[in-house]
Amino acid sequence: MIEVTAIDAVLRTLADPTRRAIFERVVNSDEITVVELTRGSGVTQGAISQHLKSLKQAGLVAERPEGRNVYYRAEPEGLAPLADWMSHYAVFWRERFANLKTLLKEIDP
Amino acid sequence: MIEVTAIDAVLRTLADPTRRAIFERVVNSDEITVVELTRGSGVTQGAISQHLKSLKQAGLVAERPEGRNVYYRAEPEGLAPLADWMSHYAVFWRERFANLKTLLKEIDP
DNA sequence: AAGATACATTAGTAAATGCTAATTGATTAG
DNA sequence: CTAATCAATTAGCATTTACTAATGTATCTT
Repeated sequence: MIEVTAIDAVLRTLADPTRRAIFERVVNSDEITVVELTRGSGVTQGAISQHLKSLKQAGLVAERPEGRNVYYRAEPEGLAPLADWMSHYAVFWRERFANLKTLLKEIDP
Repeated sequence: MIEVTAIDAVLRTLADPTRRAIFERVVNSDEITVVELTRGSGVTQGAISQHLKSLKQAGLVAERPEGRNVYYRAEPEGLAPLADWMSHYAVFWRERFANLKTLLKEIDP
């Protein structure tokens, strides 16, 4: 049995461009179904479902079945491992300090 | 010819655990050679060189040849695409606001 | 000069990955 | 009830990936 850490799962999941695009569409929607995600994605419905499974396992999305539709939404905590990992490189953020400051002001003025 | 964006290169490069471990060792060193990185890595020297090539192409490390040694160091700007990408998900950071605040205080007290 | 050391590169391979096409299970519509 | 729709799953595939072993190319040592 191979141990897979959270940061590992998140990075591996976001590394694929198609899957990342799906995640971004989910983020930009309040909720979105598989058919909607399939439309204009360039891949088949089956592929979309496979990617959603990966995203779900990585904790990046959650689902809400309703009738024959399944609504997907982004899961905020999913990005936490990535945020934590990046925080170890605080020194790298120094140069982007202004951006961060602006960001924080937007969040909590 | 396939267009590969910066965020794509960074995520793909960091997704592999072995390569990420190498990057972390480079970050935690001021400068480090290939033999040192090979030692205790569990893979051959050739594999290390291959991973370093990927990291270099992603802009995550830089090299300084000196004699027959090549010293590698972390490249701060390399993580910028990832930071920028994450900043689009500002709302996700809300819950981690305290951590961020602490981080910023450390950077600029 | 000859051997040793550091690193990069190459060819070959086993495994993982992302995809399609087809099938299945479930719910809704006519 | 039957047909259609939504989504998940499966098998098969072509491609990519990470690795080793071997070789190549400098540079240093003696």
